[in-house]
Amino acid sequence: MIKVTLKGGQVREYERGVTAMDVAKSLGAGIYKAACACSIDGAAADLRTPLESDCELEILTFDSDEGKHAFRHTASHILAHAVKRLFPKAKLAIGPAIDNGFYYDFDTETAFTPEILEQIEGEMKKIVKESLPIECFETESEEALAWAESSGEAYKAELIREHSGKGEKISFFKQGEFTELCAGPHVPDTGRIKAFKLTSCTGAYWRGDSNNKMLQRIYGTAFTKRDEMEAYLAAVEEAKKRDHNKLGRELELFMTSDIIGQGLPIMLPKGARVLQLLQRFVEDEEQKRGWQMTKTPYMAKSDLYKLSGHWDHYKDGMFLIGDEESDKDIYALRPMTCPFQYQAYLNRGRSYRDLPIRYSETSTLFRNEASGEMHGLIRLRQFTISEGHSICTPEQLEEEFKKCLELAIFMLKTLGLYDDVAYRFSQWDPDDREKYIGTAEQWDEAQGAMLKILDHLEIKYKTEIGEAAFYGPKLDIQIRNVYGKEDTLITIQVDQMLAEKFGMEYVDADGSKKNPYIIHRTSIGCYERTLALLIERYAGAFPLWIAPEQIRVLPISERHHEYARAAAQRLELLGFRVTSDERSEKIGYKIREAQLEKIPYMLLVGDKETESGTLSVRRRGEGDIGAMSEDAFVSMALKEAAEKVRF
RNA sequence: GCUGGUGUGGCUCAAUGGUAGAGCAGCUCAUUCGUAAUGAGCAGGUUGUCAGUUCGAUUCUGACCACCAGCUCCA
Repeated sequence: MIKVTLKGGQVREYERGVTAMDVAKSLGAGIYKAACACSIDGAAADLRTPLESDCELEILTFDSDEGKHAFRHTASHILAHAVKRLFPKAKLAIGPAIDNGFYYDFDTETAFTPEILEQIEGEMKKIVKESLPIECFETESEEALAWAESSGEAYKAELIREHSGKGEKISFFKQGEFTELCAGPHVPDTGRIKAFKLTSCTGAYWRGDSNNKMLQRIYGTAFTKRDEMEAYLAAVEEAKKRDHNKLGRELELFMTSDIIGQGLPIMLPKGARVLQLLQRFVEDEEQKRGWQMTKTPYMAKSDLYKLSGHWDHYKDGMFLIGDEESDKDIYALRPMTCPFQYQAYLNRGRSYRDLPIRYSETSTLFRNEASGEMHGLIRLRQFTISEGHSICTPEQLEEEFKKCLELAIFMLKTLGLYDDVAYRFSQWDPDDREKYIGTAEQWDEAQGAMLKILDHLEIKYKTEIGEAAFYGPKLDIQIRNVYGKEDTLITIQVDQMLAEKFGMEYVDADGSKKNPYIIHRTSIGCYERTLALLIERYAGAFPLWIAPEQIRVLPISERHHEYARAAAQRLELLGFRVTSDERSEKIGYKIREAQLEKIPYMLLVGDKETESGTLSVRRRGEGDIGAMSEDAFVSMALKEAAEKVRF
């Protein structure tokens, strides 16, 4: 007999070799029916795992992450099972559970269309209805390989081969006639997957490598209860309404034109206004914090990029001017600002007393991104970044890094995006030396310095291997769009390689010449991308301080337009952005529904107001908030505008 | 770049191998002292582009372009 300590401290005795599933059964039908996986001594495990000694056991349901994972992983098996029934020739690749659902990759001749997806869904329903028990068994790797090869599962065979020779057993899960190589965990039977939906079908490279064959990936989601799934799907649809790419066009913030080309949006007056407000705010704040603005050229001879190493790494991604064969000098539009600002540093000799030198620039960059990469205002071929480089001594590195981070955090808080971001420590991949310059020692040093800084600052981050820049490690500040896709909003990088390449030096206190450290940083990121995330964060209803149109003043009849115009002019003199469109002074002029709800304030002027010297105020989202004096309105609005820096 | 999808007036959508309609938005006039309306009228589309098939293409075929989701990439 063994002692099993359950959640809550209760201890029960069971026969040695009892499975977690049996324990769940003994606890009651309710918990058994809800069981998706278990945790044995803190480690997630399959319910079929035999318990061989005293342990702590927790039955995990769909309410836990591990439980959801097991549940959805089983759903992915049912998907693969259904595909195998309908398309026996389809080869199986992999099919894990992911955040909010699952996917499965197949290699198949037939292209999966939405109609076929419906068919597959129908077959999955049958498999669920059959309530097939899911069994688990293990084999030696040779036997597993023989199975994979005889059944034509080339991808499974490749996976098994990687494990063969290590003496590891290979585990399988079987439901009905369908057997799948898998580590689990899974729920007890297929009948439990009550609610599921296949959501999309796309291509995906085998093992995530674009040199490999592209497989067909089917995405889906699954829940224990139908209404939970409906609520989830409705929430996804709701989130899509905030999609900057749709809303930003609807609200006339930006547009694109076929005849201009991909990744080259036109910022319309309202969008341009928001960018202008952001830029003024950012440049002023940077200057207050000791950053000096530079203005550097939009292009340079290829020599500059050859020196920096960008030519080797990113030549294909640059817009070249001139013909390499016939022209003596090839120019390229700048894809980054770094080497330009380095030239500013090199303008004269520098002493340790000059450092740190902080250069900033609102810098428009050009990158010839591959055609499939462009997306809304998130990925563009021309964009403007709040760029900056702090050139400092090793001793100053930590303090400078901290200042860069503080500036970024200040910006994020001001924009109201701080709660939506996550930190990522992007390191190099020592196994992919092609991608990076410098020696392992240099990388260890730079990453070590950065690690120390992050720990001192108590930053909670996720480490990501292979995400570093070619010249140094990065602290990336990540944000998710309405589809849940993650992108880098802000990045701060530690670089000890490029100063040497460019011959940047300073004379230290002891009279010796040294290479400085360079911190590459952005304070607010790319303006276009930041705008995109602001649109999504606020569903287009920008906070007052950044709203392109803050106040619209309307007369109740045309007789009152003189009063309305005077009120508008007074508010404009106070610095508010008031609509000056004369047509809006006409009663009956309609503002498009979508835009109407985005304007923070609307003021109505009629006789009552004119006589009493008040304004009828209508606030976004609240409707009529009553009459108030102009002074009271102004003080309220000013207070609201200043909210941006109250945190 | 790859896989799949989409492309009809500003927006949402309809229709057809015989050169296109609706609602909303827009414009004009009239009306209007209360929260973006009412009435009357008008205008707006070489159906993404270019080729091909056809007596005839917006509809069928192909190429290209753009947009969307995903993969890969992202200095």
